[in-house]
Amino acid sequence: MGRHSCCYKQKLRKGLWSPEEDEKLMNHITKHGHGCWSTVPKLAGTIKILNTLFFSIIHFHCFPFLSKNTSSPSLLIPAQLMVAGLQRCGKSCRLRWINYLRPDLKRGAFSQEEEDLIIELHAVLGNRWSQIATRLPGRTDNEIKNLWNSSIKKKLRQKGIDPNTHKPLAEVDRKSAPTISTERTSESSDIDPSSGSAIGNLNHLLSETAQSPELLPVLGKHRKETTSLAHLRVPPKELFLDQLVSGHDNLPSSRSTGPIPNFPFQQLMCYSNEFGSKHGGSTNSLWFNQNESSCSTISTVMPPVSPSTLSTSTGINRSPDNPNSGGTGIQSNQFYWDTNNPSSSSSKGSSGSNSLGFELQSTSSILENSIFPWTDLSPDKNGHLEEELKWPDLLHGTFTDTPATMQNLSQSLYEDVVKAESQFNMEGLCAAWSQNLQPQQHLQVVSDLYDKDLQRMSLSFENI
DNA sequence: AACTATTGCAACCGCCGCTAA
DNA sequence: GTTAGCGGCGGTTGCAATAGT
Repeated sequence: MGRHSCCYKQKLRKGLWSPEEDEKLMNHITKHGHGCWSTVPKLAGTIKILNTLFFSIIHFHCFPFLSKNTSSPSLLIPAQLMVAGLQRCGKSCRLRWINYLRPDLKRGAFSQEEEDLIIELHAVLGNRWSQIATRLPGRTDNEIKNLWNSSIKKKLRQKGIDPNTHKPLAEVDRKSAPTISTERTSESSDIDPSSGSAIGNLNHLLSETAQSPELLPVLGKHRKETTSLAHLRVPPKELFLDQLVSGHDNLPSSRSTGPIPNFPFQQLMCYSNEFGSKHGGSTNSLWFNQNESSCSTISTVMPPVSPSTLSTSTGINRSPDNPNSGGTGIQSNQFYWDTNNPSSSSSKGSSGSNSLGFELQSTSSILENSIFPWTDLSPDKNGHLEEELKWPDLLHGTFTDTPATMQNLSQSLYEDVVKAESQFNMEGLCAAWSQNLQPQQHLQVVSDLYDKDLQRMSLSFENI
C-alpha cells in the first residue's frame, strides 16, 4: 500500500518539537480541529498569515493615517508571521498531538494500580498497546509501551514471571522457550492461545468464552476494575473542539474523531477515580487542570465552551525550568481555561449552577444516573470494589463463581469486549443528551449502541 | 569535576488496513 | 480489481537527564 506522501518530502523538520511549533499546532487544532492531518502543517501557518492579512487590510482601510508611510497593506504584516506553516509532516503533527499536546493526557508517574492493570491487560491483549491504552484514561499507547519496555518487563522478570507469556520463568525455561523475534507482533504471538495456560489474545478469549464459562470472569474482572474506568472515559477534548468550532455534524470514521454535539462535557471532565479513593485518596483528575485538589470543583463549574473561549485559552503551563519538556510532575503540564473570560470559569470558581442554569450535581451522580445508567459497576458506597478475582486463577482457568455473579458477568460480557475493541461510543450518548432524553430513552440509546458495536465487533473478529 | 553507564521518553520508521478514485 | 492516500499501530532509535564510578 502507498506510504504517506509526506514521507517523500524533503526539508521537513525532524526531532524534538520546539515550544513555538507546539503552540502553532495547539492553536490550529483547538481552533479548527485537525481535520486531515496532512493539511495541518500547512494550515497551521497559513491560517495565521491569512488572519494577519485580513486584519492588516482592515487596519489599512480604517486607519490609513497610521500607515501613511506604507504603500501596500501587505507591508503591515509583521515579517515574523510570513513564515510558512509547520515544517512537519502530518504524521508527525498527529503524533505530537496524540502523545503530548492532547489536553486529556494525564501526566506523571504511573500508579501501582495502573501498572497492575497494564500487566493484566497485556496478558489478555498482548502488545496491543492502543487497546490497552483505551483502558487507561489519560495514558497514551506510546507511554504504556515505554513503561512496559523500560520498567514493567524488568519487574516481572525480577518476580520470576516471563513478561511475554505471563507464566513463571521456570516453567517457560523448561519448555525451551520460543525464540523471541523482533517482528511486530512477536510478543503477542508468543502467547499461544492454544497453550491452555496463558490467554493468548482477545480473539481467542472471545471464542473460548462462547464455550467456556470459566473464562467469563476474565472479562468480568476487567469489567469491575477497569471497564468501569472505560465507562467513565470521556471523549477527547478535541472532539468537542471540532464540533464546537466547526458546528458541522459529519461523522468521521476515524476512531479518534467524532462529533460530540452539545454535550455537557464540562461535567465529565473529571471523574472519581476509584484508584484514588482506594489508595490514599490521590484523585486522578483528567482533562485540563490536573491539579489533584481541583477535581471536584472543576467538574461542576466548567461552563459551556464557546469557540472564543477556546481560541484564547489554549495556553500551556510548562515547567519553567524546562519549557520544552513534558515534565514528569503532574503540575508541570496544566491546560487551563481562560480565567479572564467571564463566560469561562476558573478551576477555583464557585459551585452552584452553571451558565446553562441547570442545577449541578456531583459528577459521580451524573455518571451513575444519567450518562452511564448501566454503571452498576461503580465502586460500592465505601469506594471499594467488589472482591477481585485473582489473575493467576484466571490464567489457569481455576476460577469458579456463583451462578448469580456469572449471570451478571455474562450479561456484561459484550459491554466489556465491545468497548475494549471499539472504544466506547460516545456519539450516541451525546446525541441522546442533546435531545434531553429521559433515563429510559437513554437506556434505549445505549442498548442500540451496544447492538451496533457488537455487530462491528463480530465483523472485526471475523476478519482476524 | 569528568567520564561512563543507565534510564526514560519522545519521536521516527515501516507496515497494515481502510477507503475512495 | 487496482492503486494511491491516509490514519493508525507497534517496533525501534536517538537523545537528554540522571546515576554511578
